[in-house]
Amino acid sequence: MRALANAAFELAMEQGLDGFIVDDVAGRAGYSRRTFTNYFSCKEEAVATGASIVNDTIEMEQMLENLSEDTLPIDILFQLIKMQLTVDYLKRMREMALICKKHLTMEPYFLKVVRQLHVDAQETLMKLTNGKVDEVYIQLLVGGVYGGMLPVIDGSVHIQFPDQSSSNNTFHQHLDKIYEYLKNGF
Amino acid sequence: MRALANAAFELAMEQGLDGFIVDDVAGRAGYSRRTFTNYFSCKEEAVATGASIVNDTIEMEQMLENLSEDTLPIDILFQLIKMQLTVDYLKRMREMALICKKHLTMEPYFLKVVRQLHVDAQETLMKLTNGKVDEVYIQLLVGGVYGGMLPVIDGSVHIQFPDQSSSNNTFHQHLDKIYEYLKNGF
DNA sequence: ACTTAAATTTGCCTAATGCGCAAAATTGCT
DNA sequence: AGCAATTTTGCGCATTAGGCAAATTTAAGT
Repeated sequence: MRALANAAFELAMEQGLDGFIVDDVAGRAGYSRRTFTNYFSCKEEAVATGASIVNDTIEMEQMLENLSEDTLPIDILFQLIKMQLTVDYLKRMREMALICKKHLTMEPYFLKVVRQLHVDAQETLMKLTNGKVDEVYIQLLVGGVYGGMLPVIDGSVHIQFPDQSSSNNTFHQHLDKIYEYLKNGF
Repeated sequence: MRALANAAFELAMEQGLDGFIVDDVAGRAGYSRRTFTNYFSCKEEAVATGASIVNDTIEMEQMLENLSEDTLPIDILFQLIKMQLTVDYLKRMREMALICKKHLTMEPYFLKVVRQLHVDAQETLMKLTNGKVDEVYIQLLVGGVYGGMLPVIDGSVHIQFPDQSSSNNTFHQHLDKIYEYLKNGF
């Protein structure tokens, strides 16, 4: 299934959404068309899935070790975000955003992927705070962060990606700005 | 086109997504199937569109009149929200959320409609503040509010809808809660 | 009212899609 | 190896997406 999604994403980047059909995806991944439809309802869904990465929950557990008892939810969240939205991930999202601009049918599936990020972060944060924090609080917090990240993800806010060597990167500056506003109120 | 969307939404409520085909939608709306595909890429998109309501920008102008110079963006936004998310609108969204639970293929199109609300509010707020406010600020603010509203919209948070007679309604209480958090920080 | 240009709708056609069903292949377990 | 559970596949068919050109409707000018 991962193979199918990857194949779809690659084909979309190489040929554009109209440049291939489901058979091509299945073929490249080494499966039959029927298997493709077992997992995806359309090309678009497969492409979007291919652009996203599954974050295993192991990272979450790694994080737990570094947490002191009184770390604020907002700080936990921002640590999470930084683990989740790696440079690689953002680049993939950008690729997808590009495809979206050309093919309107992609947009809903793009949104679905971003939404999944959102939901994952929310659930993880719930677990990490262990039910001690109001659920609405968490919903709002995560909603705010992802609402602010969306323009970054889809490229409508231009962000210089950090590479390992450069010390000043605007991506983290943007994150800091989000942090400030959410922390101190509007 | 509105007629097609409405027909699709009604059919989805009456028969469920699997209970009809595109021809039925076109037929009920009095158009041909070919015309349907001129406007929608699939049933789902039509249904989602039918569930949403176009807000003309007249309301925005109405609002402008009531605004004093120094009204805070967050207060403008909450007035906007209250105009946009009427009880009727929320009920339609709930209907759609219900359909979503049964038919996973609807979800991306549901998200698209909600996203549109989000974008509309953002653009309106930009106009109303007339470029005097940082764009990131607005993105975050609107993102926070809609992130917090999403669980309400899709019904995962149970909310008693206000009717005209009841004075205490939990929907507005929820809005107030969102307001507090965003205003005062996390 | 009449004419003409622009926009919308439609029919026709064909490649592509979605999915139920049952058979075949693969995997996992003992 | 033997057997159960899961995954993959082929077949078939109703449905769908969209290019193209004709037909119809709408809007505008005179």
